[in-house]
Amino acid sequence: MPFTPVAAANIAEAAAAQIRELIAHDVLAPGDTLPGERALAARMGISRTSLRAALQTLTAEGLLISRHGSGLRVAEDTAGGISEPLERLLASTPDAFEDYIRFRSLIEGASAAEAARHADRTARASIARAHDAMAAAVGAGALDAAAWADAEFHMAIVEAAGNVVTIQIARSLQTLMQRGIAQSHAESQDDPEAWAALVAQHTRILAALDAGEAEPARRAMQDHLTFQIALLRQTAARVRQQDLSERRLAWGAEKSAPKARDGT
Amino acid sequence: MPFTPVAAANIAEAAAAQIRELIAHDVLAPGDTLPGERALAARMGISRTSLRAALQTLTAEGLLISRHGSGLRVAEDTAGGISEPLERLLASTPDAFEDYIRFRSLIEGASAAEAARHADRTARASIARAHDAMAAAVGAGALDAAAWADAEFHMAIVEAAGNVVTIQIARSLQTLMQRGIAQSHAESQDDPEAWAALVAQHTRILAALDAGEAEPARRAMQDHLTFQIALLRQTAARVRQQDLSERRLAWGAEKSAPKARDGT
DNA sequence: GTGGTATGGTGGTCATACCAATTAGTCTTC
DNA sequence: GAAGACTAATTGGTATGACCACCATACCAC
Repeated sequence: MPFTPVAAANIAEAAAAQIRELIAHDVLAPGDTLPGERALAARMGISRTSLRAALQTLTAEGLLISRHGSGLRVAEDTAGGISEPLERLLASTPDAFEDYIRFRSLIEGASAAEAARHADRTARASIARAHDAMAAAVGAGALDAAAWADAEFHMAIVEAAGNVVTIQIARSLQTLMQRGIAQSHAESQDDPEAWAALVAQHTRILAALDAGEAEPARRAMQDHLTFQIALLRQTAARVRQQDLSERRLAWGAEKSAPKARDGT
Repeated sequence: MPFTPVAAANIAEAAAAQIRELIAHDVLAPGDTLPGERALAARMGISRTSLRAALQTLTAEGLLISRHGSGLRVAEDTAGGISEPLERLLASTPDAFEDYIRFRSLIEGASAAEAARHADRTARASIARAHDAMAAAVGAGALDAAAWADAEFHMAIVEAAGNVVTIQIARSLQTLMQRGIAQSHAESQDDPEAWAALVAQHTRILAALDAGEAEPARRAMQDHLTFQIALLRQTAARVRQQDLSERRLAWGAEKSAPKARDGT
Protein backbone atom coordinates (compact mmCIF):
# COMPACT_ATOMS: atom_id res chain seq x y z
CA MET A 1 0.00 0.00 0.00
CA PRO A 2 2.60 2.51 -1.06
CA PHE A 3 0.72 5.71 -0.59
CA THR A 4 2.54 8.27 1.44
CA PRO A 5 6.17 9.16 0.80
CA VAL A 6 6.18 11.68 3.63
CA ALA A 7 9.06 14.06 3.91
CA ALA A 8 9.07 16.13 7.03
CA ALA A 9 10.68 19.50 6.44
CA ASN A 10 12.63 20.06 9.57
CA ILE A 11 14.18 23.49 9.52
CA ALA A 12 16.88 22.66 12.04
CA GLU A 13 17.87 19.55 10.15
CA ALA A 14 18.04 21.53 6.94
CA ALA A 15 20.34 24.05 8.58
CA ALA A 16 22.49 21.23 9.92
CA ALA A 17 22.73 19.67 6.47
CA GLN A 18 23.79 22.98 5.00
CA ILE A 19 26.57 23.50 7.52
CA ARG A 20 27.63 19.89 7.17
CA GLU A 21 27.97 20.38 3.45
CA LEU A 22 30.01 23.51 3.94
CA ILE A 23 32.37 21.54 6.13
CA ALA A 24 32.55 18.76 3.58
CA HIS A 25 33.44 21.21 0.84
CA ASP A 26 36.06 22.62 3.12
CA VAL A 27 34.52 26.04 2.90
CA LEU A 28 34.66 25.66 6.64
CA ALA A 29 38.04 24.14 7.31
CA PRO A 30 38.94 22.32 10.52
CA GLY A 31 39.93 24.82 13.16
CA ASP A 32 37.93 27.64 11.65
CA THR A 33 35.66 29.61 13.92
CA LEU A 34 32.12 30.17 12.78
CA PRO A 35 30.41 33.52 13.06
CA GLY A 36 28.50 34.00 16.28
CA GLU A 37 25.19 32.28 16.74
CA ARG A 38 23.25 35.50 16.53
CA ALA A 39 24.88 36.60 13.31
CA LEU A 40 24.66 33.15 11.81
CA ALA A 41 20.98 32.79 12.62
CA ALA A 42 20.29 36.17 11.09
CA ARG A 43 22.20 35.34 7.95
CA MET A 44 20.41 32.04 7.53
CA GLY A 45 17.08 33.64 8.16
CA ILE A 46 16.14 31.42 11.06
CA SER A 47 15.77 31.98 14.76
CA ARG A 48 18.65 31.44 17.08
CA THR A 49 16.71 28.64 18.75
CA SER A 50 16.51 26.63 15.54
CA LEU A 51 20.08 27.40 14.69
CA ARG A 52 21.14 26.15 18.08
CA ALA A 53 19.19 22.96 17.51
CA ALA A 54 21.18 22.42 14.32
CA LEU A 55 24.45 23.20 16.08
CA GLN A 56 23.47 20.81 18.82
CA THR A 57 23.14 18.04 16.29
CA LEU A 58 26.45 18.84 14.65
CA THR A 59 28.18 19.03 18.00
CA ALA A 60 26.77 15.65 18.89
CA GLU A 61 28.19 14.35 15.63
CA GLY A 62 31.57 15.70 16.57
CA LEU A 63 31.83 18.08 13.66
CA LEU A 64 31.73 21.19 15.79
CA ILE A 65 33.16 22.13 19.13
CA SER A 66 31.71 24.94 21.17
CA ARG A 67 33.40 26.69 24.02
CA HIS A 68 31.54 29.05 26.19
CA GLY A 69 33.13 32.46 26.00
CA SER A 70 34.99 31.77 22.81
CA GLY A 71 32.87 30.57 19.95
CA LEU A 72 32.21 27.67 17.65
CA ARG A 73 35.05 25.90 15.97
CA VAL A 74 35.06 23.22 13.33
CA ALA A 75 36.54 20.11 14.87
CA GLU A 76 40.11 19.34 13.89
CA ASP A 77 39.37 15.69 13.62
CA THR A 78 37.34 15.15 10.45
CA ALA A 79 39.54 12.20 9.57
CA GLY A 80 36.85 9.63 10.02
CA GLY A 81 38.24 6.18 10.42
CA ILE A 82 40.45 6.42 7.42
CA SER A 83 43.50 7.70 9.14
CA GLU A 84 44.15 5.32 11.99
CA PRO A 85 45.06 2.18 10.08
CA LEU A 86 46.91 4.28 7.57
CA GLU A 87 48.82 6.08 10.25
CA ARG A 88 50.04 2.84 11.73
CA LEU A 89 50.97 1.62 8.32
CA LEU A 90 52.99 4.67 7.41
CA ALA A 91 54.67 4.69 10.79
CA SER A 92 55.74 1.09 10.53
CA THR A 93 56.56 0.94 6.84
CA PRO A 94 58.66 3.79 5.51
CA ASP A 95 58.35 2.44 1.99
CA ALA A 96 54.67 3.21 2.15
CA PHE A 97 55.55 6.84 1.96
CA GLU A 98 56.19 6.54 -1.74
CA ASP A 99 52.84 4.88 -2.17
CA TYR A 100 51.35 7.78 -0.31
CA ILE A 101 52.80 10.30 -2.72
CA ARG A 102 51.78 8.18 -5.70
CA PHE A 103 48.25 8.16 -4.39
CA ARG A 104 48.33 11.89 -4.01
CA SER A 105 49.75 12.19 -7.51
CA LEU A 106 46.74 10.36 -8.83
CA ILE A 107 44.01 12.29 -7.08
CA GLU A 108 45.70 15.65 -7.18
CA GLY A 109 46.56 15.23 -10.84
CA ALA A 110 42.93 14.55 -11.57
CA SER A 111 41.93 17.47 -9.37
CA ALA A 112 44.28 19.80 -11.20
CA ALA A 113 42.82 18.74 -14.52
CA GLU A 114 39.32 19.20 -13.23
CA ALA A 115 40.16 22.56 -11.71
CA ALA A 116 41.64 23.70 -15.00
CA ARG A 117 38.37 22.91 -16.68
CA HIS A 118 35.87 24.52 -14.39
CA ALA A 119 37.14 26.20 -11.29
CA ASP A 120 35.43 29.43 -10.43
CA ARG A 121 37.16 32.69 -9.79
CA THR A 122 37.24 32.51 -6.01
CA ALA A 123 38.76 29.02 -6.07
CA ARG A 124 41.45 30.14 -8.49
CA ALA A 125 42.11 33.14 -6.31
CA SER A 126 42.68 31.05 -3.20
CA ILE A 127 45.06 28.81 -5.11
CA ALA A 128 47.02 31.80 -6.32
CA ARG A 129 47.04 33.26 -2.83
CA ALA A 130 48.53 30.10 -1.37
CA HIS A 131 51.11 30.05 -4.13
CA ASP A 132 52.17 33.62 -3.51
CA ALA A 133 52.36 33.03 0.21
CA MET A 134 54.61 30.05 -0.32
CA ALA A 135 56.87 31.90 -2.71
CA ALA A 136 57.18 34.76 -0.26
CA ALA A 137 57.91 32.41 2.62
CA VAL A 138 60.59 30.61 0.68
CA GLY A 139 62.09 33.92 -0.31
CA ALA A 140 62.20 34.96 3.31
CA GLY A 141 63.63 31.64 4.37
CA ALA A 142 60.65 30.89 6.61
CA LEU A 143 60.43 27.19 5.94
CA ASP A 144 57.66 26.47 8.44
CA ALA A 145 55.42 29.02 6.78
CA ALA A 146 56.46 27.68 3.40
CA ALA A 147 55.47 24.14 4.31
CA TRP A 148 52.15 25.40 5.56
CA ALA A 149 51.48 27.35 2.38
CA ASP A 150 52.57 24.34 0.38
CA ALA A 151 49.89 22.20 1.95
CA GLU A 152 47.44 25.03 1.50
CA PHE A 153 48.21 25.22 -2.21
CA HIS A 154 47.60 21.55 -2.81
CA MET A 155 44.45 21.57 -0.72
CA ALA A 156 43.09 24.56 -2.60
CA ILE A 157 43.44 22.73 -5.89
CA VAL A 158 41.57 19.73 -4.59
CA GLU A 159 38.86 22.03 -3.27
CA ALA A 160 38.62 23.76 -6.63
CA ALA A 161 37.84 20.44 -8.26
CA GLY A 162 34.79 20.24 -6.02
CA ASN A 163 34.46 16.52 -5.31
CA VAL A 164 33.46 16.33 -1.66
CA VAL A 165 34.70 12.79 -1.20
CA THR A 166 38.08 13.66 -2.61
CA ILE A 167 38.22 16.77 -0.46
CA GLN A 168 37.50 14.82 2.69
CA ILE A 169 40.11 12.19 1.94
CA ALA A 170 42.74 14.70 0.95
CA ARG A 171 42.03 16.60 4.13
CA SER A 172 42.35 13.44 6.19
CA LEU A 173 45.66 12.60 4.61
CA GLN A 174 46.95 16.08 5.13
CA THR A 175 46.14 16.21 8.83
CA LEU A 176 47.56 12.74 9.11
CA MET A 177 50.80 13.94 7.64
CA GLN A 178 50.91 17.00 9.80
CA ARG A 179 51.02 15.05 13.00
CA GLY A 180 54.02 12.98 13.63
CA ILE A 181 54.99 11.28 10.47
CA ALA A 182 55.96 14.33 8.52
CA GLN A 183 58.83 15.30 10.71
CA SER A 184 61.28 13.25 8.73
CA HIS A 185 59.83 14.72 5.61
CA ALA A 186 60.02 18.29 6.82
CA GLU A 187 63.40 17.94 8.35
CA SER A 188 64.77 16.52 5.17
CA GLN A 189 63.63 19.54 3.23
CA ASP A 190 65.64 22.30 4.75
CA ASP A 191 67.44 22.59 1.47
CA PRO A 192 66.71 26.03 -0.06
CA GLU A 193 67.41 24.85 -3.58
CA ALA A 194 64.82 22.11 -3.32
CA TRP A 195 62.27 24.61 -2.06
CA ALA A 196 62.95 26.90 -4.96
CA ALA A 197 62.40 24.04 -7.35
CA LEU A 198 59.11 23.20 -5.68
CA VAL A 199 57.93 26.76 -6.02
CA ALA A 200 58.85 26.79 -9.69
CA GLN A 201 56.82 23.63 -10.20
CA HIS A 202 53.88 25.17 -8.41
CA THR A 203 54.13 28.15 -10.70
CA ARG A 204 53.93 25.84 -13.68
CA ILE A 205 50.85 24.14 -12.28
CA LEU A 206 49.21 27.44 -11.61
CA ALA A 207 49.93 28.67 -15.11
CA ALA A 208 48.33 25.61 -16.68
CA LEU A 209 45.39 26.00 -14.33
CA ASP A 210 44.81 29.60 -15.24
CA ALA A 211 45.16 28.83 -18.92
CA GLY A 212 42.42 26.25 -18.55
CA GLU A 213 44.63 23.49 -19.92
CA ALA A 214 43.53 20.32 -18.20
CA GLU A 215 46.08 17.78 -19.34
CA PRO A 216 49.13 20.03 -18.91
CA ALA A 217 47.86 20.84 -15.45
CA ARG A 218 47.61 17.17 -14.60
CA ARG A 219 51.05 16.48 -15.97
CA ALA A 220 52.59 19.41 -14.15
CA MET A 221 51.08 18.22 -10.89
CA GLN A 222 52.21 14.68 -11.38
CA ASP A 223 55.70 15.76 -12.34
CA HIS A 224 55.76 17.84 -9.21
CA LEU A 225 54.90 14.93 -6.99
CA THR A 226 57.22 12.60 -8.83
CA PHE A 227 59.94 15.09 -8.10
CA GLN A 228 59.02 14.88 -4.45
CA ILE A 229 59.49 11.14 -4.52
CA ALA A 230 62.95 11.60 -5.99
CA LEU A 231 63.71 14.20 -3.37
CA LEU A 232 62.52 11.86 -0.70
CA ARG A 233 64.70 8.99 -1.84
CA GLN A 234 67.68 11.19 -2.16
CA THR A 235 67.37 12.68 1.31
CA ALA A 236 66.59 9.27 2.76
CA ALA A 237 69.86 7.99 1.37
CA ARG A 238 71.69 10.99 2.70
CA VAL A 239 70.15 10.56 6.13
CA ARG A 240 71.52 7.06 6.28
CA GLN A 241 74.96 8.29 5.38
CA GLN A 242 74.78 11.09 7.86
CA ASP A 243 73.52 8.76 10.50
CA LEU A 244 76.52 6.57 9.99
CA SER A 245 78.99 9.39 10.30
CA GLU A 246 77.26 10.71 13.39
CA ARG A 247 77.45 7.34 15.01
CA ARG A 248 81.08 7.15 14.15
CA LEU A 249 81.63 10.49 15.80
CA ALA A 250 79.58 9.57 18.82
CA TRP A 251 81.48 6.38 19.22
CA GLY A 252 84.73 8.32 19.19
CA ALA A 253 83.40 10.73 21.78
CA GLU A 254 82.20 7.99 24.05
CA LYS A 255 85.47 6.22 23.83
CA SER A 256 87.31 9.30 24.96
CA ALA A 257 84.76 10.40 27.59
CA PRO A 258 82.64 7.52 28.88
CA LYS A 259 80.10 9.37 30.98
CA ALA A 260 76.77 8.20 32.37
CA ARG A 261 73.57 9.35 30.69
CA ASP A 262 70.28 10.10 32.34
CA GLY A 263 67.94 7.22 31.71
CA THR A 264 64.53 8.82 32.13
CA MET B 1 47.70 15.85 41.90
CA PRO B 2 44.25 14.47 42.59
CA PHE B 3 42.18 17.59 42.69
CA THR B 4 38.55 17.00 42.03
CA PRO B 5 37.89 17.27 38.34
CA VAL B 6 34.75 19.27 39.03
CA ALA B 7 31.78 18.04 37.10
CA ALA B 8 30.70 21.42 35.85
CA ALA B 9 28.92 19.95 32.88
CA ASN B 10 26.31 21.66 30.80
CA ILE B 11 22.88 21.39 32.17
CA ALA B 12 21.70 20.06 28.84
CA GLU B 13 24.44 17.49 28.73
CA ALA B 14 23.62 16.41 32.24
CA ALA B 15 19.99 15.95 31.30
CA ALA B 16 20.99 13.99 28.21
CA ALA B 17 23.22 11.78 30.32
CA GLN B 18 20.39 11.10 32.71
CA ILE B 19 17.96 10.09 29.99
CA ARG B 20 20.63 8.08 28.28
CA GLU B 21 21.21 6.18 31.46
CA LEU B 22 17.52 5.50 31.85
CA ILE B 23 17.47 4.03 28.38
CA ALA B 24 20.59 2.01 29.06
CA HIS B 25 19.08 0.61 32.25
CA ASP B 26 15.97 -0.26 30.32
CA VAL B 27 13.83 1.88 32.56
CA LEU B 28 12.85 3.37 29.26
CA ALA B 29 12.35 0.45 26.95
CA PRO B 30 12.51 0.75 23.17
CA GLY B 31 9.14 1.87 21.88
CA ASP B 32 8.17 3.63 25.06
CA THR B 33 6.86 7.13 24.81
CA LEU B 34 8.35 9.73 27.09
CA PRO B 35 6.26 12.27 28.95
CA GLY B 36 5.76 15.50 27.11
CA GLU B 37 8.55 18.01 26.92
CA ARG B 38 6.80 20.47 29.18
CA ALA B 39 6.08 17.90 31.85
CA LEU B 40 9.55 16.42 31.56
CA ALA B 41 11.23 19.77 31.85
CA ALA B 42 9.16 20.60 34.90
CA ARG B 43 9.89 17.29 36.55
CA MET B 44 13.62 17.62 35.93
CA GLY B 45 13.62 21.17 37.16
CA ILE B 46 15.05 22.69 34.01
CA SER B 47 13.65 24.86 31.29
CA ARG B 48 12.11 23.39 28.22
CA THR B 49 14.89 24.99 26.19
CA SER B 50 17.61 23.03 27.93
CA LEU B 51 15.55 19.89 27.88
CA ARG B 52 15.11 20.25 24.15
CA ALA B 53 18.84 20.70 23.72
CA ALA B 54 19.33 17.39 25.51
CA LEU B 55 16.68 15.70 23.41
CA GLN B 56 18.33 17.08 20.31
CA THR B 57 21.60 15.35 21.03
CA LEU B 58 19.84 12.13 21.93
CA THR B 59 17.89 12.29 18.70
CA ALA B 60 21.12 12.89 16.81
CA GLU B 61 22.55 9.83 18.52
CA GLY B 62 19.59 7.84 17.33
CA LEU B 63 18.36 6.97 20.78
CA LEU B 64 15.13 8.91 20.50
CA ILE B 65 12.68 9.54 17.71
CA SER B 66 10.40 12.52 17.79
CA ARG B 67 7.30 12.96 15.71
CA HIS B 68 5.55 16.22 15.55
CA GLY B 69 2.04 15.81 16.78
CA SER B 70 2.69 12.58 18.61
CA GLY B 71 5.52 12.62 21.05
CA LEU B 72 8.91 11.23 21.85
CA ARG B 73 9.60 7.55 21.55
CA VAL B 74 12.63 5.54 22.47
CA ALA B 75 14.09 4.16 19.27
CA GLU B 76 13.47 0.48 18.57
CA ASP B 77 16.74 0.27 16.77
CA THR B 78 19.23 0.43 19.66
CA ALA B 79 22.14 -0.75 17.50
CA GLY B 80 21.89 2.15 15.10
CA GLY B 81 25.57 2.70 14.51
CA ILE B 82 27.39 5.87 15.23
CA SER B 83 28.48 7.06 11.85
CA GLU B 84 31.38 9.00 10.56
CA PRO B 85 31.30 12.46 9.06
CA LEU B 86 31.61 11.26 5.51
CA GLU B 87 28.88 8.75 6.03
CA ARG B 88 26.52 11.34 7.41
CA LEU B 89 27.28 13.60 4.53
CA LEU B 90 26.44 10.91 2.03
CA ALA B 91 23.25 10.23 3.91
CA SER B 92 22.12 13.84 3.97
CA THR B 93 23.39 14.89 0.55
CA PRO B 94 22.46 12.45 -2.19
CA ASP B 95 24.57 14.35 -4.72
CA ALA B 96 27.64 13.36 -2.79
CA PHE B 97 27.05 9.79 -3.83
CA GLU B 98 28.05 10.60 -7.37
CA ASP B 99 31.20 12.18 -6.06
CA TYR B 100 31.89 8.96 -4.24
CA ILE B 101 31.61 6.89 -7.39
CA ARG B 102 33.70 9.40 -9.34
CA PHE B 103 36.40 9.09 -6.74
CA ARG B 104 36.29 5.34 -7.02
CA SER B 105 36.39 5.63 -10.77
CA LEU B 106 39.62 7.53 -10.51
CA ILE B 107 41.49 5.28 -8.14
CA GLU B 108 40.08 2.02 -9.42
CA GLY B 109 40.74 3.02 -13.01
CA ALA B 110 44.35 3.67 -12.12
CA SER B 111 44.47 0.43 -10.16
CA ALA B 112 43.14 -1.54 -13.09
CA ALA B 113 45.77 -0.04 -15.37
CA GLU B 114 48.48 -0.79 -12.88
CA ALA B 115 47.20 -4.30 -12.33
CA ALA B 116 47.21 -4.91 -16.07
CA ARG B 117 50.87 -3.98 -16.16
CA HIS B 118 52.30 -5.99 -13.35
CA ALA B 119 49.93 -8.05 -11.30
CA ASP B 120 51.29 -11.40 -10.26
CA ARG B 121 49.57 -14.69 -10.81
CA THR B 122 47.97 -15.04 -7.41
CA ALA B 123 46.48 -11.56 -7.58
CA ARG B 124 45.01 -12.26 -11.00
CA ALA B 125 43.64 -15.51 -9.71
CA SER B 126 41.80 -13.88 -6.83
CA ILE B 127 40.31 -11.32 -9.20
CA ALA B 128 39.11 -14.07 -11.49
CA ARG B 129 37.74 -16.00 -8.53
CA ALA B 130 35.68 -13.05 -7.37
CA HIS B 131 34.43 -12.53 -10.88
CA ASP B 132 33.34 -16.13 -11.27
CA ALA B 133 31.65 -16.05 -7.90
CA MET B 134 29.71 -12.99 -8.87
CA ALA B 135 28.67 -14.42 -12.22
CA ALA B 136 27.48 -17.59 -10.53
CA ALA B 137 25.58 -15.66 -7.89
CA VAL B 138 23.85 -13.52 -10.48
CA GLY B 139 23.00 -16.64 -12.45
CA ALA B 140 21.47 -18.18 -9.37
CA GLY B 141 19.62 -15.00 -8.53
CA ALA B 142 21.41 -14.66 -5.20
CA LEU B 143 21.76 -10.91 -5.22
CA ASP B 144 23.22 -10.60 -1.75
CA ALA B 145 26.03 -12.93 -2.65
CA ALA B 146 26.44 -11.12 -5.94
CA ALA B 147 26.82 -7.76 -4.21
CA TRP B 148 29.41 -9.25 -1.89
CA ALA B 149 31.37 -10.77 -4.77
CA ASP B 150 31.09 -7.49 -6.60
CA ALA B 151 32.84 -5.66 -3.79
CA GLU B 152 35.37 -8.45 -3.60
CA PHE B 153 36.15 -8.11 -7.29
CA HIS B 154 36.82 -4.40 -7.07
CA MET B 155 38.86 -4.80 -3.94
CA ALA B 156 40.96 -7.53 -5.52
CA ILE B 157 41.89 -5.23 -8.38
CA VAL B 158 42.98 -2.48 -6.03
CA GLU B 159 45.02 -5.01 -4.10
CA ALA B 160 46.59 -6.29 -7.28
CA ALA B 161 47.85 -2.82 -8.06
CA GLY B 162 49.84 -3.01 -4.86
CA ASN B 163 49.73 0.55 -3.55
CA VAL B 164 49.26 0.06 0.16
CA VAL B 165 47.84 3.53 0.70
CA THR B 166 45.27 3.07 -2.01
CA ILE B 167 44.38 -0.31 -0.60
CA GLN B 168 43.79 1.12 2.86
CA ILE B 169 41.61 3.91 1.59
CA ALA B 170 39.60 1.70 -0.71
CA ARG B 171 39.00 -0.67 2.15
CA SER B 172 37.88 2.12 4.43
CA LEU B 173 35.44 3.38 1.86
CA GLN B 174 34.12 -0.05 1.22
CA THR B 175 33.36 -0.81 4.84
CA LEU B 176 31.84 2.62 5.09
CA MET B 177 29.51 1.84 2.24
CA GLN B 178 28.59 -1.55 3.52
CA ARG B 179 26.86 -0.20 6.56
CA GLY B 180 23.80 1.84 6.04
CA ILE B 181 24.02 3.91 2.94
CA ALA B 182 24.21 1.13 0.45
CA GLN B 183 20.73 -0.14 1.06
CA SER B 184 19.22 2.32 -1.34
CA HIS B 185 21.91 1.43 -3.78
CA ALA B 186 21.41 -2.27 -3.36
CA GLU B 187 17.68 -2.11 -3.32
CA SER B 188 17.63 -0.15 -6.52
CA GLN B 189 19.64 -2.87 -8.15
CA ASP B 190 17.33 -5.80 -7.90
CA ASP B 191 17.00 -5.56 -11.65
CA PRO B 192 18.44 -8.77 -13.18
CA GLU B 193 19.23 -7.02 -16.44
CA ALA B 194 21.35 -4.44 -14.68
CA TRP B 195 23.21 -7.17 -12.85
CA ALA B 196 23.88 -8.99 -16.07
CA ALA B 197 25.26 -5.81 -17.58
CA LEU B 198 27.52 -5.32 -14.59
CA VAL B 199 28.86 -8.83 -14.91
CA ALA B 200 29.53 -8.29 -18.60
CA GLN B 201 31.47 -5.15 -17.79
CA HIS B 202 33.46 -7.01 -15.18
CA THR B 203 34.27 -9.61 -17.79
CA ARG B 204 35.57 -6.90 -20.08
CA ILE B 205 37.76 -5.50 -17.32
CA LEU B 206 39.10 -8.91 -16.53
CA ALA B 207 39.88 -9.60 -20.18
CA ALA B 208 41.85 -6.38 -20.52
CA LEU B 209 43.63 -7.19 -17.29
CA ASP B 210 44.63 -10.65 -18.39
CA ALA B 211 45.77 -9.34 -21.76
CA GLY B 212 48.02 -6.89 -19.95
CA GLU B 213 46.45 -3.91 -21.69
CA ALA B 214 46.68 -1.07 -19.22
CA GLU B 215 44.71 1.67 -20.90
CA PRO B 216 41.83 -0.50 -22.05
CA ALA B 217 41.64 -1.85 -18.53
CA ARG B 218 41.42 1.64 -17.12
CA ARG B 219 38.82 2.63 -19.62
CA ALA B 220 36.77 -0.49 -19.02
CA MET B 221 36.80 0.16 -15.30
CA GLN B 222 35.85 3.78 -15.67
CA ASP B 223 33.10 2.95 -18.12
CA HIS B 224 31.86 0.43 -15.62
CA LEU B 225 31.64 2.97 -12.85
CA THR B 226 30.21 5.64 -15.12
CA PHE B 227 27.55 3.12 -15.94
CA GLN B 228 26.85 2.78 -12.25
CA ILE B 229 26.32 6.49 -11.97
CA ALA B 230 23.90 6.38 -14.87
CA LEU B 231 22.18 3.43 -13.25
CA LEU B 232 21.93 5.34 -10.04
CA ARG B 233 20.38 8.39 -11.63
CA GLN B 234 18.07 6.33 -13.71
CA THR B 235 16.78 4.29 -10.82
CA ALA B 236 16.42 7.41 -8.74
CA ALA B 237 14.25 8.90 -11.44
CA ARG B 238 12.40 5.66 -11.97
CA VAL B 239 11.65 5.31 -8.29
CA ARG B 240 9.68 8.51 -8.53
CA GLN B 241 7.84 7.33 -11.64
CA GLN B 242 7.29 3.88 -10.29
CA ASP B 243 5.96 5.28 -7.11
CA LEU B 244 3.31 7.08 -9.07
CA SER B 245 2.27 4.10 -11.14
CA GLU B 246 2.21 1.86 -8.13
CA ARG B 247 -0.06 4.26 -6.41
CA ARG B 248 -2.23 4.31 -9.47
CA LEU B 249 -2.33 0.52 -9.49
CA ALA B 250 -2.92 0.29 -5.80
CA TRP B 251 -5.72 2.70 -6.13
CA GLY B 252 -7.32 0.57 -8.86
CA ALA B 253 -6.89 -2.59 -6.85
CA GLU B 254 -8.36 -1.04 -3.80
CA LYS B 255 -11.28 0.20 -5.77
CA SER B 256 -12.08 -3.26 -7.06
CA ALA B 257 -11.38 -5.09 -3.80
CA PRO B 258 -12.00 -2.83 -0.86
CA LYS B 259 -10.70 -4.93 1.97
CA ALA B 260 -9.89 -3.93 5.46
CA ARG B 261 -6.33 -2.98 6.22
CA ASP B 262 -4.32 -3.84 9.23
CA GLY B 263 -3.59 -0.69 11.12
CA THR B 264 -0.33 -1.55 12.78
C1' DG C 1 -21.10 3.93 8.50
C1' DT C 2 -19.42 8.42 6.27
C1' DG C 3 -17.11 12.78 6.40
C1' DG C 4 -16.51 16.91 8.88
C1' DT C 5 -15.08 19.31 13.09
C1' DA C 6 -13.92 20.70 17.75
C1' DT C 7 -10.44 19.99 21.28
C1' DG C 8 -6.56 19.19 23.89
C1' DG C 9 -1.93 17.59 23.77
C1' DT C 10 2.51 17.33 21.29
C1' DG C 11 6.73 18.82 19.09
C1' DG C 12 8.69 22.92 16.31
C1' DT C 13 9.73 27.72 15.93
C1' DC C 14 10.21 32.25 17.43
C1' DA C 15 11.56 36.75 20.05
C1' DT C 16 13.46 38.48 24.09
C1' DA C 17 15.86 38.72 27.98
C1' DC C 18 19.48 37.57 31.15
C1' DC C 19 23.49 34.69 32.92
C1' DA C 20 28.28 33.08 32.52
C1' DA C 21 32.65 32.37 30.33
C1' DT C 22 36.26 34.18 27.51
C1' DT C 23 38.99 37.60 25.47
C1' DA C 24 41.26 41.81 24.73
C1' DG C 25 42.15 46.26 25.84
C1' DT C 26 43.24 49.51 29.45
C1' DC C 27 44.89 50.88 33.61
C1' DT C 28 47.34 50.46 37.75
C1' DT C 29 51.23 49.38 40.35
C1' DC C 30 55.74 48.13 41.37
C1' DG D 1 59.02 48.62 31.19
C1' DA D 2 56.54 44.66 32.88
C1' DA D 3 53.49 42.02 35.71
C1' DG D 4 49.11 42.12 37.40
C1' DA D 5 44.24 43.87 38.12
C1' DC D 6 40.30 45.93 36.23
C1' DT D 7 36.82 46.86 32.53
C1' DA D 8 34.07 46.20 28.53
C1' DA D 9 32.64 43.71 24.59
C1' DT D 10 31.55 39.39 22.54
C1' DT D 11 30.52 34.72 22.88
C1' DG D 12 27.80 30.54 24.08
C1' DG D 13 24.20 28.85 27.69
C1' DT D 14 19.73 29.18 29.96
C1' DA D 15 15.18 30.75 30.82
C1' DT D 16 10.30 32.51 29.55
C1' DG D 17 6.35 32.91 27.22
C1' DA D 18 4.10 32.80 23.25
C1' DC D 19 2.42 30.98 18.81
C1' DC D 20 2.12 27.58 15.04
C1' DA D 21 1.61 23.02 12.77
C1' DC D 22 0.56 18.55 13.63
C1' DC D 23 -1.71 14.47 15.56
C1' DA D 24 -5.06 11.69 18.07
C1' DT D 25 -9.42 11.41 19.94
C1' DA D 26 -14.04 12.26 20.58
C1' DC D 27 -18.02 14.18 19.00
C1' DC D 28 -21.42 15.73 15.64
C1' DA D 29 -24.33 15.90 11.59
C1' DC D 30 -25.63 13.52 7.42
